[in-house]
Amino acid sequence: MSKGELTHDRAVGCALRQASRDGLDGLSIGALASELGLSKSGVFRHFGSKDALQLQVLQAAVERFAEIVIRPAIAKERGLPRLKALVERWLTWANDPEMPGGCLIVAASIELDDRPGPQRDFLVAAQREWLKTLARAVRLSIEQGHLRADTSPEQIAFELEALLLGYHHSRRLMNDATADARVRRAVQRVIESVKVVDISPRRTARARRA
Amino acid sequence: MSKGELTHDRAVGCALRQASRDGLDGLSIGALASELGLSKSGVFRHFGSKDALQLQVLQAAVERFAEIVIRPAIAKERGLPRLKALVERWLTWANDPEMPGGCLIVAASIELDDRPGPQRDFLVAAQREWLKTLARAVRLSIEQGHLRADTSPEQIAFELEALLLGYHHSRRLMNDATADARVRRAVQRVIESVKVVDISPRRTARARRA
DNA sequence: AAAAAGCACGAACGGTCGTGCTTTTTTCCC
DNA sequence: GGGAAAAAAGCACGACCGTTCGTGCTTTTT
Repeated sequence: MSKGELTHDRAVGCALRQASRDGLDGLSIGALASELGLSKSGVFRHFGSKDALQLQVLQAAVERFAEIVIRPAIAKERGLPRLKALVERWLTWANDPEMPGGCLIVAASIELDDRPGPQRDFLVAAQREWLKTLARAVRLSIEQGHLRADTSPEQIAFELEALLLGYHHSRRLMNDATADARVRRAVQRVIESVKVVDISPRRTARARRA
Repeated sequence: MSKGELTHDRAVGCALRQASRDGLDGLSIGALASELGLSKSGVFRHFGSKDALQLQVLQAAVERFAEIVIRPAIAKERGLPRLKALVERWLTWANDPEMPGGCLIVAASIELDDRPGPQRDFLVAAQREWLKTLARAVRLSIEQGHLRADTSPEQIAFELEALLLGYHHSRRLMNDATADARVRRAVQRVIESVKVVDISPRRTARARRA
């Protein structure tokens, strides 16, 4: 990897940290340069425009999200374990030290929600993908017999996503130490409410299917 | 009301609209002035500093929130009707034409979540008050016999707030037309899960207590 | 009618912003 | 090790930022 690419990546990482604190709009090439120990134009050259910088930072965040949240969860067995892992990984993601100002994707969602452009388009696409991933995990949980067949995967995905946003809000703004317990209990309740009804509690759903 | 106060209020209202789109940081005295048809210094004089402007805009938003969401809901009879009204009013609040860029409080929550200062302090206090209001409505629902006695008001408040955030996210960023139905169904499920168990469905909880 | 207060204006300040140039330094390959 | 290519620096630009100041005009108070 050439030195240019190396600096580039270092710049993106630094920008990600900065954007997590001050938002995508708060990103400033000057501040970024001084933190990198480079000149403003030196940094500028790597991106060509501020829009491009923002977009690349967003892309980096989404890639990191896939790596930290999705990949480890996908490794779990399909069904409830994977679904729960997705949630659990998201919670650790929200405390990623690489994003000291909180989840950039959440922040960008608010910033871009009424500002058209490529940044927004990319974010919406990524978010749609994430919701699909959640819904898919729910669907697989149904197929595995963990959840009731009349469950709406999209509805559950919506509710889980909402709880994650609530967690982020409660944890970051309100500094609520109980947020972790709260969100886990809430997720538990959501899942519980669509679990297969089991008349004889001794036999698990899996055992019954066997 | 003097001419000064009148202009002041007009400026705050305009700033609120602007901040709802571009965030508290996106507020610019220059842009505000040109939209008001005033000079920059003329607008500045009304606030004395940008910090003061931001704070006053936040206060205005919170006051409007109380007027649009809380007051009408409080008018409802205590118990489930009031609780549901709080949620329902919040949904209309999120579509308030006075805030075309979405709920300013939500936006500010993300912006200020890691930036200490009077703006953040005020926001946190207001948010705490709102959560208390929600929790209080749950507690009253318990006392009215609508909800189970072992229900945690704070937990339910957390979950409802999360769903409202999820609604905002889904509605604004994702442009999801089904968000309204989704959030209502989710709220319904949360409430249902803590409703008093009623063995004989013919007799309501209220009738049983009588 | 005179004095004071309130209100808004226009100009200008020092800064920072993003963005183009040209020039110098560094890196890499033959 | 020398020379092309890449990377960073240097410099300047126009625009906008929040803020200050001096100056009028208008309304209220004395």
